[in-house]
Amino acid sequence: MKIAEVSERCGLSADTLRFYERSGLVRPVARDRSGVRDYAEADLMRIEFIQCMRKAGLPIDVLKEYVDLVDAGEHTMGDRIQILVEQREQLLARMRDIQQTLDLLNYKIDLYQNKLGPGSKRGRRPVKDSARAQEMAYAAPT
Amino acid sequence: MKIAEVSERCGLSADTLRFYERSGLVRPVARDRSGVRDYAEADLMRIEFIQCMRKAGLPIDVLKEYVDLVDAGEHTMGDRIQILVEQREQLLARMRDIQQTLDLLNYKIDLYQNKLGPGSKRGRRPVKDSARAQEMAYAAPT
DNA sequence: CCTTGACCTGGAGCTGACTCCAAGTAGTAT
DNA sequence: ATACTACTTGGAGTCAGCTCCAGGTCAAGG
Repeated sequence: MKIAEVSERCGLSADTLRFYERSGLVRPVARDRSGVRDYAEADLMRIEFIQCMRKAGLPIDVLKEYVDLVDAGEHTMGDRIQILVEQREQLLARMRDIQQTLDLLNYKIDLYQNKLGPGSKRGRRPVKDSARAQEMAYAAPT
Repeated sequence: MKIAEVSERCGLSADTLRFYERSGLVRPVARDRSGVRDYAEADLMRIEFIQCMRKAGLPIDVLKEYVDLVDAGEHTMGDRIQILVEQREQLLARMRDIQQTLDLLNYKIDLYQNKLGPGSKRGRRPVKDSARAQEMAYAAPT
C-alpha cells in the first residue's frame, strides 16, 4: 500500500506520514525496488494508534519513547505501563480543565440568552460598558 | 495591584500577562505615574476568564474576537453567543477525542497488567518482537 | 549618593508539530 | 521519445504561544 492510500485511509497527509517516520514514531517502512514506501497492515495499526494518541494531544516525544520501548522487546513492559498510566493522568487532567471551561461556557451562554431572548424583540436598552455588562461577559458563577 | 502579585495569584508569568495585553486579550492596564501597571479587580476577572479558556485550549485569536466584541458594547451579544456556542462545540469534540484515547489507554493498561501481573514473578518467556506483541502494543479493542 | 530590586519596552528566540518546496527518479500512457 | 504522475529527499518555512533578554527607569534603603 503506497503512501497516498494510507494518507487517504487515515486522514493524515503524506507529509505527516513521512514526518512521523523521520521522527521515529513509525518504523522505517518497507520499500519497493524503486524506493517507494509500501505500507503493511502492521504499519497501519501503528499509525492509527499514533493518530489516536496525537488527536488527544499526547506529545510526539512521549509517543516515541513508547514505541522505542515496544521495539526494545517484552522486558520493557513495566516502563510502558508507566508511560501509559502517566499519560492517562494527563488526559484526565485535561478533561477536568475542559469540563470546567464547558461549565463556564454553558453558564455564559445561558446568561446571554436570557438577556437577549426576552428583551431582544424591541425596547432593549443598551447599557453600554457598565460594570454589570463586564461582569456578565467575564465573571464565573462565583 | 502590581504585575508580580497578579502573576502569583493567577499562576501566569509576568511575561505572559504582558503578552496577553500586547495581544489585546486584556485591556491596557492602568499605570501609576511612573508607568508601572496597576491591576484592578475587573482586570483580574478578565484575566481569570482568559486563563480558564486558554487552559481548555481556546485559541488566542478567538478569545480576542470575543473580548473585542465585549468592548464594542451590548449590541454585539448575538455575535458573542455565536462564538461561545461554536467554541463549546469544539470543546465537546475534543472531549470525545480524549475520551476515545482514554478508552484505548485503559484497555492497553489492562492488557499489559494482565500480561505482566500473573506471569511476572518468574518463568516469563520473552516472546521478543512477535506479531502478537506488536498487536498488544498498538491494536485497538477492534 | 549609590545600590538594589521590581518594573518597563521592543524585539529576538524557542518549542512543537507540522507543511511546503525544489530537484530528482521511476513507471505508465500516448 | 516524451509527457505525466506519483513518489523520493533534505531542508527550509510557518504558526501558535509563549519566554527570554538587553538596556533603561524609578523608588526605597543604607
